[in-house]
Amino acid sequence: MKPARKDRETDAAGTEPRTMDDDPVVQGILKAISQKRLKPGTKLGEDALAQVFETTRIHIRQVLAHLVSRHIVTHFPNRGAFIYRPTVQEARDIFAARRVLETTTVATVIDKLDADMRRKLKQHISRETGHDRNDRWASLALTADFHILIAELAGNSVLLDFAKELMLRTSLAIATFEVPGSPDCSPDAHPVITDMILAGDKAGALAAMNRHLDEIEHRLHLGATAPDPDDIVAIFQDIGIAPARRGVA
Amino acid sequence: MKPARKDRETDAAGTEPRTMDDDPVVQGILKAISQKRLKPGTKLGEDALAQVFETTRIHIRQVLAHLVSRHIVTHFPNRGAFIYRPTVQEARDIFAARRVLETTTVATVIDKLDADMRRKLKQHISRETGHDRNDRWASLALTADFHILIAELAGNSVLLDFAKELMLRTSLAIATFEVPGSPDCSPDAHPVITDMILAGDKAGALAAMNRHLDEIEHRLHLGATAPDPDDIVAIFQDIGIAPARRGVA
DNA sequence: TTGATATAAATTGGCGCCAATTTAATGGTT
DNA sequence: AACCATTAAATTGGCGCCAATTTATATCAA
Repeated sequence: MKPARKDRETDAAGTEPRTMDDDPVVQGILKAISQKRLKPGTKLGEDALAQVFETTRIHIRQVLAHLVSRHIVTHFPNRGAFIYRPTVQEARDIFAARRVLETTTVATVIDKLDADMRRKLKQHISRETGHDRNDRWASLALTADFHILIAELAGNSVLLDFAKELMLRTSLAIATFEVPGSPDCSPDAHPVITDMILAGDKAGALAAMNRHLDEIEHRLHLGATAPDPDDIVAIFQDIGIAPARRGVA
Repeated sequence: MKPARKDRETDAAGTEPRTMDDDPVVQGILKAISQKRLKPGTKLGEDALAQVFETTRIHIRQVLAHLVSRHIVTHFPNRGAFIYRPTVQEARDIFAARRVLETTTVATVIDKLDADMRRKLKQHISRETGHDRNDRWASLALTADFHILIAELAGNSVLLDFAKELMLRTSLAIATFEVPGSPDCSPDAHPVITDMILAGDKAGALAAMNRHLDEIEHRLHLGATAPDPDDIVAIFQDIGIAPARRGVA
């Protein structure tokens, strides 16, 4: 009698499973989002992307479907895919979720801190402080990497995935609600948190991380006003110009 | 001059965005997984699914791609899609993540408890205790709904999404590592937690939730042994039958 | 000019076909 | 009888084509 293969995959004989996360097109789009080159509301045309990345339209289609599943892109039937624009409530939820996850990862890192983790933390901070300050795009990528690194060091693959998704969605929230021209976060927040982690000061590190997230969130326009960038009335109201009546110069 | 539409979607004129989560095929597969009718490792053939759900193969393909993005299904090139089988480490990470998220949601629910939330909690418990005990499949779906309900009541859409994903992945972890025939969790765990929530006993509720999750996790075979169901040697070793040498009856 | 209407262009959605690969079946060999 | 090579069947992967819908352009009336 034969071993009876049933409905299961064979014993690791075939090729490895394929994820969409290591796809160059996906990485390219995600990197562009985290660097705020791609802003919420931007249309992602299939032909355009296929031409830019030099692939087929079917490949682009799969990539967009994946990004829709990851809440990075919205899909309107017969109209196409657009970079997702979070709502005000969703932006608040994202930051609340980050507070939960990142305080946990920070605490975990402090608990199981070893020489290798110390080295990686110091190495990242040196890169973050020592890089070219004028290169705004590299700068944005590095600040996101700090939070990702902490999640990596915590050693929980599930929480790491969540952290990565939250960092992306934070980028979308910032790009949607930021007041134009303000920096994303103070330049010394990450070194402060890192020092407290390295010192084993758990309470201090947690407080610093919470303050850091509060600071980022409070820099945004999360009032009750509609955040639609196409709403020019709200835009000029923000600057202090009330809508004039008909016929008035 | 024209309003210059630029690269943004129009002002809510078109159709609503389309998510994959309300797709009947997706819901059907997820429900089958949470009820443990679909076990990890099962092959999801495209033609087979298309015939079962009476749709096209392209639709099934999109559904499978979505489930791959959600870590519910693995995709082997040229071989097809299979229900994902978590590793031992991943199962532990899932439970650790659940402890983080669910203690948070429980605490939040207690903080903002109102009459409507009390009613929904009581209603669920009455359904969970009063349903037909022999209907094992309805039972499994209800126990998952309890944790989802708490996440809903917490009011954070992001954490709710995470909770839903974790419940699915927990089902996969249980189906992969459970000792066959044991119940998923003790029948009075949810009423106990609910009572403490309704009483406003935050410390007690958190402790009870942690104990509940510990209980579920410790019911699993998360030792160092390889969990491959196709490894019949390990299976019989678990029962106490050592592999015989060649030629022995 | 402003607004609405009709026509044309562009984009997405979906179906069918066929190549590439894997899996099952067949037959021969030790 | 077990094992290996070969052949046949089945399944997935991908490309092209065309219908459906949306978006842009042109035309005309107020």
